[in-house]
Amino acid sequence: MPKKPAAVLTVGEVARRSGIAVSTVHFYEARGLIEGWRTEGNQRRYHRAVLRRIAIIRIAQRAGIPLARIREALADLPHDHVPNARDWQKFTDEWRAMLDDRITRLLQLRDQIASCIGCGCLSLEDCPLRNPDDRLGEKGPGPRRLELAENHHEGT
Amino acid sequence: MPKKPAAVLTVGEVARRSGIAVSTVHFYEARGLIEGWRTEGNQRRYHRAVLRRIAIIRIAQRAGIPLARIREALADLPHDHVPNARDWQKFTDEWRAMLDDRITRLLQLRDQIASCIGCGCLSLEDCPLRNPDDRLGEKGPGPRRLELAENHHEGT
DNA sequence: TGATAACCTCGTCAATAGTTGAGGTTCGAT
DNA sequence: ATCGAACCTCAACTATTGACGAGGTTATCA
Repeated sequence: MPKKPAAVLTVGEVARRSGIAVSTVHFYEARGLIEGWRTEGNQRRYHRAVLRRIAIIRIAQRAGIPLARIREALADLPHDHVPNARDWQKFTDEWRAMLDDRITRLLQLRDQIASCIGCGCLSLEDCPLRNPDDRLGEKGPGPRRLELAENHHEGT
Repeated sequence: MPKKPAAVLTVGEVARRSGIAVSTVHFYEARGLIEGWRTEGNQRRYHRAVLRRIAIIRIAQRAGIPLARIREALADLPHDHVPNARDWQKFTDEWRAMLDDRITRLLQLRDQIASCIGCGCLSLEDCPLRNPDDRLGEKGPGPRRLELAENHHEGT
């Protein structure tokens, strides 16, 4: 193969090698998920480490994590070089915690539904699944308290 | 209590009792998630069974399931009366399958990440997490194959 | 030195899940 | 009968996550 894998990538190369569209590369950069520099002629250039970042981003998205939060998590990973073991460790720790959290909540949901089948919860009057919202509802109009329980991220 | 729980509800009552905004009730109706009838004067009326539907909708959303799919699942539940045991059973079976599916995929993801920490996958050349996308990317541009693996719902 | 492939910005569009507001109608209580 | 609360429709706007095209510039190959 004449083409040696370049350490510096153009947008097009990033797109091709990461499997995302060029527009998406732009988009991710605009959102601060990835970062590179520009040539004299204003064209984007990226360190190959960006490929890993993008891989991580896609993984995270598969888990349903919004870009904004992915960005926060990625803040620990360097843009300009392939992460070393420590970078990576720190990152994955947080990451796994996020996933665990999601999984836990999903499991709860599933098990609660299961118990609802068994408990004849058709009356729905004291169903553990329904109540969190209903209590709120009964209490009056008030501001919409969306159950975004997942937004409980304070700094580390 | 002077107010007996009405069997027929106005939008406002639905909103108050279910904890969602009136505009959201409208929205759900427009999307076919709930259903009612109109008075002479064109105002919405709902059977109280709608409260259960809405409760279910919110539960499903907590699990990250898009409204379109919730609607499909809810198609098995009657709009006009509180579901009986059979309705409910049928529904929850499908439901649980969906949740299980999501949980499974999330677990896979988590475990793969864990294994990546251990396996020194920093080289990232054969990381099981990265490859699905990368293989695609390497093969050429082609149409964007978004990994919405969750869209694999054919009819029952 | 061109040609043309790849790149640039910026604006628009799509789908999801709603919220808000304008302008007008109906309901229910007095 | 009248008043105000609740309701109606419709359009526009929010945010997220991008895709896509127009019009113009840069890089690279021969």
